[in-house]
Formats: sequence, C-alpha cells, structure tokens
Amino acid sequence: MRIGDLAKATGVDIETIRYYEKAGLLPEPGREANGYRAYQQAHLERLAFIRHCRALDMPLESIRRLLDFVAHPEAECGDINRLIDEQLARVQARLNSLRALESQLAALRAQCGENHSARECGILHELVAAAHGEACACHFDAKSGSHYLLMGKQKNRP
Amino acid sequence: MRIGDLAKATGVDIETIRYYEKAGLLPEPGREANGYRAYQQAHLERLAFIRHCRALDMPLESIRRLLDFVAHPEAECGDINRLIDEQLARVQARLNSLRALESQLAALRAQCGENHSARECGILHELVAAAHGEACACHFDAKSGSHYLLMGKQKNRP
DNA sequence: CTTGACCCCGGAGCGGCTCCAGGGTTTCCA
DNA sequence: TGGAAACCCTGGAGCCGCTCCGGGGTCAAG
Ligand SMILES: [Zn+2]
Ligand SMILES: [Zn+2]
Ligand SMILES: [Zn+2]
Ligand SMILES: [Zn+2]
Repeated sequence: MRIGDLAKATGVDIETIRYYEKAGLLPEPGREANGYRAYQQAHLERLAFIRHCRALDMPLESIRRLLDFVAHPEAECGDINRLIDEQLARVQARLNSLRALESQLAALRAQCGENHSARECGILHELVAAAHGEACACHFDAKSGSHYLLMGKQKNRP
Repeated sequence: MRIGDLAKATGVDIETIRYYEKAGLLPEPGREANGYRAYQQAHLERLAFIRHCRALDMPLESIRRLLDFVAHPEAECGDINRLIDEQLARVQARLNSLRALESQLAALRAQCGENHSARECGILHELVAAAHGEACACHFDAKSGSHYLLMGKQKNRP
C-alpha cells in the first residue's frame, strides 16, 4: 500500500500521515525500490487507532502512551483510566468556560439592535465602558449580583 | 508607567504586552531616555479593552477590527454585530462538538472498572477493536442506532 | 515526448502566547 | 563604593497539530 492508498482508505491527509511518522506515532514503513513508502495492514490499523483517539481530541502525547500500552499489554491499566479521566476533565473544563462564554456573548450581542453608527453602538459602548472599569453586560454574574473581576491575575485562556 | 506597572495594573504578562505591540494591537508607547517603554492611561484602557475581548475568546484579528471602529466611530456598526455573531457561532459549534466528546469519553471510560492488566482493559479493547472497524461504545449514536462513520472524509478537529 | 498523477524531502506558517539567552539599567543595602 | 536584586531591552525559538509550499524524482498513458 502506498501512502495515497492509505490516505484514501482512512480519510487522513497524506501530509498528516507523514507528520505522524515524524512525530513517532506511526512506525516507519518499508520502502519500494523507488523510495516510496510501502505500508502493511498493521499500519492501517494503527493509523485508524490514532484517528479514533484524535476524534476524542486526545493530544498526541496521550496517544503515544496508549500505543505503549498496546505494545506492553502486561502493564497495569490504571494509567489508561487516568489518561481518559484527564481528557474528560479537560473537555469538561472547556465546556464550562464555553458555556459561560456563550451567555456572555449573547448578553453583549443584545446591546445592539438595528444598524446605526459605531458611535452609538451598544456593543462598542459596553466594550469601551468595561475597559474603563465599569460594569459590563457580558461579565455580570447574575448569581452573585456582582461584576466579574476581569483585572488582576487572569489566565490567558478564558 | 513602565511595562511592569502596566502588567501589574492589568494582570497581563509583560511578554504578552510586548506581543500585542508587535501584533499591532497596542500602539507603540514613548520611551524613557534609557529606552524603557513609557505608557499613558490610554494604553492601559486599550489593553483592558483587548483583554476584555480576549476574555470573550475573540481572535486578535477581530479585536483589531473592533479597535478600528473605536477609531472610526462614524462607520456603520453592522460589521460589529456580524463579528459578535460569528464569535457566538464559533463558540456554539465548539460547544456542540465538546458536548458530543464528553459523552463519548464517558462511554469509553465506563468500559473499565477496577485495575487489571492492559491486555484485559475494556478501554484499550474498545480502541483496538474500533481501529479494526468494529463498533465502539464511544462512537455509537443512540438516535440513529448506528455506528458513527469515523473513516472516510473527516475534518481533523473533532 | 509530453502530460498528469503520483511520490519524495525540508522548511515555513498558523494563533497566541511563553520562554530563553545575552545584554543593559536602576535601586537598595552594607 | 561595591555588589546583588530587580527591573528593562532585543531577537529568536518553542509549543500543538497540522497544512502548505517549493523544488525535485518516478512512472504510466496518449
Ligand atoms: Zn450596533
Ligand atoms: Zn464583559
Ligand atoms: Zn482498564
Ligand atoms: Zn469510538
């Protein structure tokens, strides 16, 4: 199987396949006389494994570790669970921040109805006022009744 | 105000401030005799504006466009709305895929209870079997009763 | 003999930082 | 007065997971 066949069989871009090889996820295949990569069935399965994990948004490093487990099936699987749990935690953390983001953006969006000049745009007003330290619609916490603290220590990811 | 003062006042890392300057988001400040950056109140407000937008996860390019509106308040604000709407759409799309991801990971996690060898680990079994083309717990769509098509054309982001 | 479909490689680019090396300046304290 | 600590400067590399590019080789069909 040449790289193009593997790409077609798995739906993975050729460049991505070569990238996985460079990254040490896909073992180096044999070569034809002309230097073309020659893949076996095992490569196809391994690539499918990788893509399945990527579809779960696992980082390549985690996939590397999972592949180690496939290669060493006598090891204890505790680390596998931890790995999935960590991934789940990442996803849930991101879900929480995106849910907050969604309502913040919706609140901001509600500040402007129809078309007018930017000078009178409720959205822009909000953003400028918030930069002055005033309360903003987007970062108002209904539960606590107070304005989120945007200044001060803050991570760069929302 | 020196860069460290600005950093302290806004909670933004010094390197990030310099990065925003390089990226054309923060105007170049004056300099002291020794070459140190000297910021004014206007810089602080502009940086706060940028961070507020970043807290809404807007890409720097969108923030640049918003800052253009601040500089040209006579323009029509339709593009501002569109910009927010696009951001909202991005967030909602990501939310949807993360929600799917969460249940997929949870289903996968449920395949392994207590500790055992990797060989007998339900999680690893699932992943390997799925790579063989068999159905997997994670990518089983309850609504359609069928297995997700993981092979074939697929975007690289989940 | 050319066209087109493949394949190879190394390197750059994306976003939004973050960190580093290698320097200069200022400030405080003994 | 000396020396350490705390600032500041610059340019460039590194992160992730690809994606694209340039410049070239290979091979069959028309
Ligand atoms: Zn408006
Ligand atoms: Zn806000
Ligand atoms: Zn297990
Ligand atoms: Zn699955």
